[in-house]
Amino acid sequence: MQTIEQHITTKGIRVTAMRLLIYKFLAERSNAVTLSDIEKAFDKVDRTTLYRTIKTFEDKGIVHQINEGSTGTKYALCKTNCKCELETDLHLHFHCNNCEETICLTDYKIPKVEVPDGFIAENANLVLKGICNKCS
Amino acid sequence: MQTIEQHITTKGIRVTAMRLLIYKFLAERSNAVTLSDIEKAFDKVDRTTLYRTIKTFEDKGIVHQINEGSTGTKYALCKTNCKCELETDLHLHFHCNNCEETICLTDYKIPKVEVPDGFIAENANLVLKGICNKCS
DNA sequence: AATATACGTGCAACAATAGTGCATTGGACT
DNA sequence: AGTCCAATGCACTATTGTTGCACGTATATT
Ligand SMILES: [Mn+2]
Ligand SMILES: [Mn+2]
Ligand SMILES: [Zn+2]
Ligand SMILES: [Zn+2]
Repeated sequence: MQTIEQHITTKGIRVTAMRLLIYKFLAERSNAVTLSDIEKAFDKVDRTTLYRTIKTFEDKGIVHQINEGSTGTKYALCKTNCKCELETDLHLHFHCNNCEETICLTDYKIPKVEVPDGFIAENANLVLKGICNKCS
Repeated sequence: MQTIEQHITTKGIRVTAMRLLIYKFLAERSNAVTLSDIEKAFDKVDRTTLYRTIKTFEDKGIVHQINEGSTGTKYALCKTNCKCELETDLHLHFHCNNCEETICLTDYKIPKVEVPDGFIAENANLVLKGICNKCS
């Protein structure tokens, strides 16, 4: 088990106070969050820094993004060892129409699907919508 | 085979010049489009009207929306007889990372997936990303 | 240790998208 | 023709995404 600092370092970026804060914020919750969610949590943080931090995290494979129709992209921490690869890492996301939370179902992988000739799929996003366990 | 006017009417909304125009625009292309795409196509149309027309279309099951990560929701016409239902109508969408087009793969249905106990899935969105047939 | 360099952060500004309120238009119906 | 309600257009606001630049701080070089 590696520390957060080690995890960030092995992904090839520097550890900063800001990055640790945002990382820990993401690690504390099991739901995907928007930039606004993070912004509201720390009122000292500048939106731009947040935006760029998340972008760096995404580029380096520390977080993955989820688009479920509401305005504003959501983000969640990747599991350790996640490479965001189609066959192995990509999992379902569930969006509750009642509480509006978006949950990573990391143990539920996206099934392999066929695509027409000539199409090459490299990535996939499967979002289910309905009622979550807490709201049902 | 019913006319566009009949189709709109049976969905429970009135036929107007604006709605016919937008419907035909969507019917002409096989790709999903953003509101901006439609706006650019007719320079006379007001954005608000467009926004509300698409929203009406969506509420009445005339179009479905696709979110693939780029800013701006995309929309595409539903097939006749589509009820946007999970088991029967929901199909894959393919987003090409090269040409940025988003294509309805209406013949490729979303496979049935398991969800954890307590979750109830009513709807699903599966977007594949990669290289389309024209770009490969 | 001192200096040079690269990187991260904050501020300001801008751009694109989403949404609301209200006055006006226009079609359906009597 | 007159009533009624839905559809449209205009003006404005809100939210999210994005860039440029200046400054400070960490890292590398000497
Ligand atoms: Mn996830
Ligand atoms: Mn479609
Ligand atoms: Zn819920
Ligand atoms: Zn393409």
